[in-house]
Amino acid sequence: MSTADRILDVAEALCQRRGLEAVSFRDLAAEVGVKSASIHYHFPSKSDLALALAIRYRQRFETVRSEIDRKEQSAEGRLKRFFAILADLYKEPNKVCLVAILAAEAGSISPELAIEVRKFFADNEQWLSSTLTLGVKQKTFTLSTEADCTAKTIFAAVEGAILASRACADSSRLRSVADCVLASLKQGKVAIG
Amino acid sequence: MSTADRILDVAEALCQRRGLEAVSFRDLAAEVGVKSASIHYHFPSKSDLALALAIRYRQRFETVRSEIDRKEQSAEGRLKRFFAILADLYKEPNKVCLVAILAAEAGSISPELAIEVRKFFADNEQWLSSTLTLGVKQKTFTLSTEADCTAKTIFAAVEGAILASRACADSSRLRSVADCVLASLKQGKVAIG
DNA sequence: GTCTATAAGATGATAGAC
DNA sequence: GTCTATCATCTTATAGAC
Repeated sequence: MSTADRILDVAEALCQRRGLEAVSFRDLAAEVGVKSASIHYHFPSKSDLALALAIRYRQRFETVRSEIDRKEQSAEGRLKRFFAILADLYKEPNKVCLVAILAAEAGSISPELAIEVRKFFADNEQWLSSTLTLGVKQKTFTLSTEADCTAKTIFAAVEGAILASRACADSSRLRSVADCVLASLKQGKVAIG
Repeated sequence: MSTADRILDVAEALCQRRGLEAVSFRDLAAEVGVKSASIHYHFPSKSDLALALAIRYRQRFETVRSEIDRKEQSAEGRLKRFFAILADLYKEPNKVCLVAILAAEAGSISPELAIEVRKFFADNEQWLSSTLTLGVKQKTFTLSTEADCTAKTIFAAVEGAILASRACADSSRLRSVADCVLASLKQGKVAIG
């Protein structure tokens, strides 16, 4: 494993725990086991580091969504799996979605980073929208508003729940959202089995 | 208007725009029109300032909710008004809910501040839960999960939407959430008029 | 690639005059 | 209450040896 990767791993963990602004090159270097000059060798400025962090995070979610689509054909199964993966990722209420952190600090980040954050939201919402539409086609979901609108709402609820989960030290929140959303999408349906 | 109040006003605006960590006593003092030593006179440490900010913000929301309950008797009307006030408060996609910011930086805030953040979530969620229950009683809402669970989901969606609103420079997100939530709560209902 | 050393500036905070 | 002056510390970042 390369030093650059180890730096990104530690930086991601620190950022998710404390926020980007609270991560210093000194702390980061100490935890990686190198000197801060070495961090600068791999990531010249803090903006470079933050951007690399955001890109990697977004791509990881892209992979997760692709895997879900490959393994699961039903829209309901896909949504359930998405929620389950997120719940597992944030089960320890000590860290928060990296992009939620960046979005909160969006007033003081670089333009390139802001684009990356925006893309993260757009990608996830588009996938959710497609999945909802598929669910309607498969006659398992009933939407109360158009798919795009519902998708935005669901993803907002997910991000908000991850944030609240740590703030309230209550790891059940993501499951609450998952339960509520799924029940709402299936409202009016009668169980077959 | 006292200096302390002016400091809080400016600090709140700066914090909502840039994040708490990115607000310095120097910038704050400059914008208020005093020297940083004066800020320290009113708020000895940065923790004191942050705590005062959070308490004031929470109390303001308390007042808003009380006003809504006083003016409006129907649960649906109350919920609509709540969403409308929030949408108006965050219509300029330049600022974010103060508590969302604090929640994102929760890994590096004082214990007292963390309690305040937690209380903000709890208060709003409890009010939402009561309002949902009232709506069921008034036969205007149908819940797909129990009131507490739905309330947590709705508030998570609200906080997430405010965050996404700025990150995506898309002020329609809070309205999306409001539309989707209200439609979902009234699903299966037939309009009377 | 990693280190030592250091620059140049910002930060929270305090002492003491007015 | 507000100021000037100052402190110790931390910050990002760079130059140059190994």
